[in-house]
Amino acid sequence: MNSFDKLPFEFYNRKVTSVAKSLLGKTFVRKNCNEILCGKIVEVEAYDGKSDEASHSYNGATKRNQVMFGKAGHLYVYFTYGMHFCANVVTGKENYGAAILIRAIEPLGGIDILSQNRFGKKNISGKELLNLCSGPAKICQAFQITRGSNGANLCGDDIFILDSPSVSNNKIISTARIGIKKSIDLPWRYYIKDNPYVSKK
DNA sequence: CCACGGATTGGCT
DNA sequence: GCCAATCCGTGGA
Repeated sequence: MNSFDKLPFEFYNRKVTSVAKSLLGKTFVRKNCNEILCGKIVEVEAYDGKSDEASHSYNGATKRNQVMFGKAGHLYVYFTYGMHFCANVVTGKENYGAAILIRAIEPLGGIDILSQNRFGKKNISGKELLNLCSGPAKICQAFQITRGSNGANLCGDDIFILDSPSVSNNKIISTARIGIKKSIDLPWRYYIKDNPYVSKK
């Protein structure tokens, strides 16, 4: 696999924590209305189908979470807190129910449009740039990912992830996940050390 | 800097 | 009816 090729199905069809760590540094891309929006994935969280009470899939498939039980390499988008969307990458075997929440992205391309979507203006300050995609719902707002993207195939042409140089293990920080109340002991949040675009130290 | 609470829909018990 | 894999503004130290 060459750098900057689209990540194939086999990349996603592995254990969720392995995929989560190897997603760091990869390039998330959205093609939309002839515009290309992209950025580097700098923070993720793994949610496992088994023995992870915090996972949406823990209690089995429902109408809402069915994409998590589908094939790996698809996007699971959910709506929460009455106003936010969050995007996840489905991993592992079909019917298993694992996914990775994309928590932070370092903006690289289409920054004017990302800014317009998030802040309603093109010219933003350095502080606003750091705040552009530093959170799962911020990413969805900037990249305009809503329920219409739920179930999107990441091996397709709309939303996909490009292979990019891997992040070495000594640059990957592992911590407890954020904003959950169950299984808070699992250290399945991963982010790139010293990257200023992560949501929280 | 930190802590807290409000916004606001929909999924599931 | 309860409360959520969040974000933002406010108010105090």
